[in-house]
Amino acid sequence: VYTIGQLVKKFNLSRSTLLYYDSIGLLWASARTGANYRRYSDQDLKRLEQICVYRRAGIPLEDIKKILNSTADNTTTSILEKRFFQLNEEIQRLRQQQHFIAGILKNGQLLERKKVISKDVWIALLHKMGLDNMAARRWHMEFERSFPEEHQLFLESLGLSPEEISKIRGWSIKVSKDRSE
Amino acid sequence: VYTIGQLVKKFNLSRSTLLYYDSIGLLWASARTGANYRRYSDQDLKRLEQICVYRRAGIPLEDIKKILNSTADNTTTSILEKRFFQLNEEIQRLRQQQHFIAGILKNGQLLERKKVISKDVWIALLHKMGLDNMAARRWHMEFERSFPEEHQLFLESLGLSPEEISKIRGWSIKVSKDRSE
DNA sequence: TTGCTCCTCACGTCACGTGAGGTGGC
DNA sequence: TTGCTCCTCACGTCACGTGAGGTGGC
Repeated sequence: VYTIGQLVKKFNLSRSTLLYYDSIGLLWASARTGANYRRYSDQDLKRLEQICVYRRAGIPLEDIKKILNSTADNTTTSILEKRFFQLNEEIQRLRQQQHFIAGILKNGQLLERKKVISKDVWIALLHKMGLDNMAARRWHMEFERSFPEEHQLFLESLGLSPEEISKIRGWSIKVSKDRSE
Repeated sequence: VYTIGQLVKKFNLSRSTLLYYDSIGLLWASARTGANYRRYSDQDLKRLEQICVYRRAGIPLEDIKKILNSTADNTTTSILEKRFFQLNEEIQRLRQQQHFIAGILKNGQLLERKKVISKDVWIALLHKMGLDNMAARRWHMEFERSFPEEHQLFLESLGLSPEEISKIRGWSIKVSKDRSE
């Protein structure tokens, strides 16, 4: 049996998340102490585990409730399929947005004039966004995969030398090949 | 000069969207009639056009406001870059969710037992979600691209014949090749 | 007694959607 | 007069985050 604080640490959630789950009837402590403190049982913990699993798939809490409260297996299946399907639409939409932005950047602003943004500014920008090197690498990979030409122009606009550029594009392609195989 | 209703039709937005843009100071009618009706000028219309452009890229309204109110060009550029970057992270996240769901469906439920869901049920599900044939085709393409093996198993689970399956997988691959070239 | 954890409201977020209740224009 | 369009609040959405103000436990 656990306090709310212990559960929060175990699952790396915030306190208010658990309070919220309680308020919507998704997960509540099965008992309270004399001072009205929540006491979560092992069963409660298992339910929370389940909840986290489905959250990782981006299932809405209302649907998770349905899954956990139903015994029928095909409730789960159809909800997961629904989500899988939605994800495709979502990804499609985001890709279109990306494409659209690449279009604007290409024929209007960034890539026509040289050195609009310097390498230092760019790196600072990445750090301001809380990105580590791995994330930056992923970003280049993705840029290379989606818009190789723009990637080239972008790197030029940072004022990099041809050698540096081909180095970066080199591993961008290589790594993304590794991943798709 | 236009009424709010005319603008709504022209841009295929909802009335409440324009009211909301007014309330946050993003777009307001430059004049009112005697009866306090909004009168949008040609300038207002142009501003709305701009807004719609950036909305198509998924830029938050607060950032659009910054873009439209600033003269500096690199405000726009850096906001667009920021968004481009975010989109990558987002897409990454959604792909992981998809992968995760595919994992659950694969080794737990749908794909182990045969015919959990019938073809008719599946088609009905698609329609309930308001999908036309094009969207369904895109879905199969994406499924094929991301998880070809699961796609095969899924089609088997619908009870389709081997001929039908290879036909569907056939155009799934072909169309997605067309698009990536 | 001092921190620390816990409690319950209540309000904010983002981009609108959905009424309620009322008035002007053809 | 009848619809139609317009107006201004105000509350709901989704999954929490962030205090405010107060009490129990070691």
